[in-house]
Amino acid sequence: MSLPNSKSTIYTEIRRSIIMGHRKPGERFNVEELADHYQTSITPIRDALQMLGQEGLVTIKPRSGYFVTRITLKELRDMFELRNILELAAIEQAVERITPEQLDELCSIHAGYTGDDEVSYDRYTEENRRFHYLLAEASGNQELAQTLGRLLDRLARFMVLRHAGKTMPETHAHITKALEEGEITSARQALLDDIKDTFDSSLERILETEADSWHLEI
Amino acid sequence: MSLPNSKSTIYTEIRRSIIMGHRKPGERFNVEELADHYQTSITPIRDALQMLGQEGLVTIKPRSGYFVTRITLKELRDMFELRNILELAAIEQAVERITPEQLDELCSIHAGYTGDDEVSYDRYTEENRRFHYLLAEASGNQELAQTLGRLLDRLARFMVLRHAGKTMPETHAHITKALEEGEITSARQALLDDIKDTFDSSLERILETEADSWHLEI
DNA sequence: CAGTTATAATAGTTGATATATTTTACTTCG
DNA sequence: CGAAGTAAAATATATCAACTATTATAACTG
Repeated sequence: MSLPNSKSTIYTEIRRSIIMGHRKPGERFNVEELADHYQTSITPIRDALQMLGQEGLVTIKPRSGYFVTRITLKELRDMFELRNILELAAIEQAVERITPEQLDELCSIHAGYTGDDEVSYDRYTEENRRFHYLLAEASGNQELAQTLGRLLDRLARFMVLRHAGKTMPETHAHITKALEEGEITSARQALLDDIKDTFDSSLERILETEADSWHLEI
Repeated sequence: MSLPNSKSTIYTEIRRSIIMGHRKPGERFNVEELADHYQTSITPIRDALQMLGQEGLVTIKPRSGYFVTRITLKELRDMFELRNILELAAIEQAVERITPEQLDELCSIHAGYTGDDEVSYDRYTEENRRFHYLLAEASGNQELAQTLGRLLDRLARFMVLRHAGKTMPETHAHITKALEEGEITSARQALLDDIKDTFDSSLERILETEADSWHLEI
């Protein structure tokens, strides 16, 4: 490649691979291998990993290595609790400030949703992130939206929404409708339910298949 | 220096210089000068500035330069609004979960506070950050605390608390007392007032002395 | 005076070297 | 014979200084 800003390309791709769950927690990054793969030197790789480290997706052990960040159950709970706080605050302001264009956008996100087949998981994960991020943007507070966005990215790889995937478009439609009609109580409740479903779904899957790679001490 | 991890030393120092307001918004970083000052090559300097870029304290214009991030009035408002959201959520949980040790720590922060003389501003800024960060930690949610911590760091350089400085220790004592006695309504209100004071104080000072270096378009 | 080109300044990239950590093998003691 | 501690080799990251590409500035021309 050797393109200008190859760093940002690499950053985006590695980031995506973590978020999408294509790399397991604790997994080590082979810097040389990555440099080889991207046909570049180690500097852009280091830059990208440093950025991801700052973001919390990569854990850096100085002079030792770069690893996909592990999290504990406590951290997972805290992150979902923070999601509740941020999203509830967002929807409360969104109900007053959301524009017709934003409502349209929320509606059209799941337009072509087909079902819960294996191949659509990645797309589904992205659509879910997009919905909740747009919701936060509709609050009019860009700081709030970006903070939530970063949180969602750190959570994404743990959200394996096999079961929730079936009902999600309806749930989102419900939230959108309540928002459109200004029914804040209904919107709040639907949002809380949606987040709770995601948490349960994540936890279930994790305990079932990945317990060994997890720190469950708490 | 040439010490191992010189990067993190440099990162910490540059970060502090921005947070403390010793560098003005828009100011350019001279990478070569910094490398000379720290008796190192440009690599650790670049690493540190990249990290600060990711954090939002430094703005990177590729192939052009590194600058102290400017913010708009809208961004400042959004950040303070987000502060309200995070800190209210924190105090609501802290009132139920705070430990006696944490209460003691909150009390002792301003122990040796002497007045509003010039030299104590830096110390005051740090004590204020410390108080609000500990408040968030008392919620028991570490994610919440860290998110607030990052926000406070981005805000710190705009908080010139000349006037608020006089009344701040009392305000904080008031919040701590309400928290101790479980009076959530009183605690909430005192906290909101404290944040509002800080916002007003910041805005006043900014409009008075630094309007030209600010983007006021909104 | 505007648009264009040339020059200077600056960050990004590279590959080699230095340095810290981790692993492994060996030695010694229980 | 096994376990523990130590030393040395291997592995990977951090740092360095030179090189390259881009951007900004200044001079020049129509």
